[in-house]
Order: sequence, then C-alpha cells, then structure tokens
Amino acid sequence: MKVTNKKQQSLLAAGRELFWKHGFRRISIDEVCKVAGASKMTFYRYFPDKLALAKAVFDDEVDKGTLQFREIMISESSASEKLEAMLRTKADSVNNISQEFLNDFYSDKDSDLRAYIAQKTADVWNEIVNDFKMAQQKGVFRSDFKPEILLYISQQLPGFINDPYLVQLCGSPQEVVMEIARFFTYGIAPNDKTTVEK
Amino acid sequence: MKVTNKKQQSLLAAGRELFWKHGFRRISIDEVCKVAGASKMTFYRYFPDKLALAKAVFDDEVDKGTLQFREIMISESSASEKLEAMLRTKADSVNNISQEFLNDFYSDKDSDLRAYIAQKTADVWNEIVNDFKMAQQKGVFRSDFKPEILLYISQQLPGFINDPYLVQLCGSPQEVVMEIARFFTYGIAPNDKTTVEK
DNA sequence: CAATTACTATACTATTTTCGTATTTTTGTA
DNA sequence: TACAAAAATACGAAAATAGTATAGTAATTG
Repeated sequence: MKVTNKKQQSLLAAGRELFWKHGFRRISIDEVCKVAGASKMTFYRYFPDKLALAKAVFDDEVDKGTLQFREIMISESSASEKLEAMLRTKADSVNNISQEFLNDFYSDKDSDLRAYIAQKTADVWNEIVNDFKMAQQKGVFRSDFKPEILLYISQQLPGFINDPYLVQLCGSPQEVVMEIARFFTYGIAPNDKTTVEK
Repeated sequence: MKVTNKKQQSLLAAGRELFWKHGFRRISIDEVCKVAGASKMTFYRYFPDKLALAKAVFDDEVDKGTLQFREIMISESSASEKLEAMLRTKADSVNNISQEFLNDFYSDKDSDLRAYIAQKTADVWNEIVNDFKMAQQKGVFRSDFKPEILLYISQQLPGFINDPYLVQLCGSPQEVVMEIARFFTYGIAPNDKTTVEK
C-alpha cells in the first residue's frame, strides 16, 4: 500500500507515534484521528481498519530500516565500520521501538497477523543476507564468513547492551557496541590492523 | 491511606509501573491485577476503584519526592550543592515521570481530582518553602533570598534542560543543571568562593 | 484441629468505549 | 455558482471494562 496523500501520511505518522509508545491494542482510531488532525471518515477512506494502519506503520518502519542498512552496505567504509554502524542502528532501533507495539503484534488472536510478520521478517532477513554475500564477494568480509551467524548474534544484542556488567566493563552502552563490533571484525587474535586500547 | 499489606503493595507497584508508561486512562483494572499477580476481588478489597489506586500512586510518588528533598536539605552540604542536588532530582523526575500520567490526572472530567491534586501540590509547596526558610535561618542561604522565587524558576527547568541551545552551550543537560545552580547560588558577580570555568 | 483470613477463579450485569457507517455541514477550489 | 473533499455530528452494533456475587482454595492463627 503506497502512501501518497497528505492526510494519509499524517494518519500514518500519528499511528506510528501512538502505537510506538503504547502499543497497538491500547490506541483507538479516534485517538489517532485526533492526533493526526483528521476525521474518522477520512481515516476509513484510506485504511480499511485499525489493523491496516498498524501494518502500514510496521511496513514503513521495516522499509526505513532496510534502507538504512543498504546505505551502510553501499558506503565506502571498512568491514569494521560497517559492522559498527549496523550494530549501532540496530541498538538504536531496539531502544526506540516500543516493545508494546511488537507485543501487540505478536500476541494478536488473529493469527493472520503473525504470518504477515513472519513473512515480512523472512523477506528482510533474506535481503540482508544477500547484501552481505554481495559485499563478501567484493572482498569486504573474509570469504568463509557466514552472514547468518552475524544476524543470529545481532538478535542477542539488546540483551548485551543492557547488561550492567558489560556496560560497566566498557564504560557505556555505545562502547559495548563498538567493542562487540571490533570483536566480530578482528576476532581475538592480535593483528597489525588495530590496537586494542583500554 | 497507609499501605502495609503485601498484595496491596504489589498492586500499587503494578499501578505505578503501568500508569507511568501509559497514563491512567488507558490501563484497566484487570491489567493491573494481572501484572500484580492478584485477582480482581483482591484489588477491590484494598481499593474502592481505579481512581483510588491512581491517587495512592500519586501520593506515594509525592511522598518519595518530598523525602528526597528533605534529605538534601538536612544534609551537611553547601548552598550550591543543595541547590544542584535539588535541581538534579527535579530534572530526573521530570524526565522519568510519564507526562501521560499527569495528563490523565489533570484532564479528568471528575473535577474532584483536580482539586485533590491542587491541594496536595499546595501542601508540598508549603512544606518546601518552610524547609527553605528554616535552612535560611541557619545561614545556609542569604537572608534576603525568597524561596518562592526559586520554586517558580524550578518550574521552568524542564524547558531549560531540553533546550538545544543551552545543552549545546553547556555540553550536556547535566551541565545545564549545574550551570543554573551556580548561577542562582552566586549570581553573576565574581567572588572568591568560586571560579567560573569554561 | 477448627476457625479465620487472604486470596483465586469464574460468572454475571450494567455501563462505557469503540467501531464502523450514514447524514449533514463546512471548506476549499475550479 | 457548482462541485468535490473533508469535517462534524450522530448513531446502532459490538466489544471492553467496571464492579459485584458466589463458591471454593490456600495459608495463618489461636
């Protein structure tokens, strides 16, 4: 569903803002309309129901994320920098995205929604792995590296950056991210490309 | 209303947590009970209705704040340090407290609630001013200083610490707080007690 | 042990909220 | 003026929520 209209966009924005904070269940259409400065009739002109808006918000966010990722991959930066940028945006989005929103999405009785998310997630996952492999062929990453593993690890990241021990060890959540990036980039073997500083 | 019971306390805690995030309107009693691990009947054993829980949460928070303030005033620190500590906790609480919660409180149709808040606020305000005046008599602050003015200014603080210009000027929100504290403590006249560092 | 207390689970009604649509009014515009 | 888009309002149906009643279970206490 392409969003081109002005009112439609402000509805989308309002939906994003409210869903983000409070999740999808708690927000009523009237509320979205109020924030968007649109009437309910206008809402139903552009979206069949609340679920459709939620999907649109979800899609929009995923698209933005993918775009961001693409920019990082295309940029002329080193493997280390790419990795760090990726982990950082991942960490950011995790911190900003309301868990509420995803919770409501996942725990919807309408299992149609779950399938929808699963599909979308799988698609994005594939795209990312492909981009990785392309970069790999260009020599940005070592040839026997498996992108799937990195993605799996990055799923664990939210737990890492909020771990008090790690944060204390590294100084700040940002440093945790960088440290992990360095770790994955160079492993633990010492080499001449980088020097580890305390 | 004194809270002594165990279940009652977990209900209060759950209420605080949920109200804080989403405000008072959006949260149902069932939800509070679920989080608190209590049944609805238990809820109604301790609270007449949802509003009572909200009031209890509000009271509890105000009491905590007042206690914190008292500790600062009683402590053997200088005027500057007291002021900074006060502004800092104020800034913290403002950043942490959900605006949602207060919004729901203020915009309740039941104007009884508004009066309740107004009363409580006035009480706390008076207590604080009194504490100030006592400290003033002990010589902690200059004798012709008017505590009311400081409180008035501190109402404006949330706007200050989020002002991009000020934050950039001082380096960080924390620095803004300290700078303001210094400003109010020593004014702008140079003296030998402190040196202003860039 | 018996009695009391604290609590849970469930079911139920009344009330409120929300949804989605229909109708009328306003606004912007060719 | 005429016309289309959107707002405001109203409204019935469906869903969520509040608050109560009942029955029964677990934990405490004398």
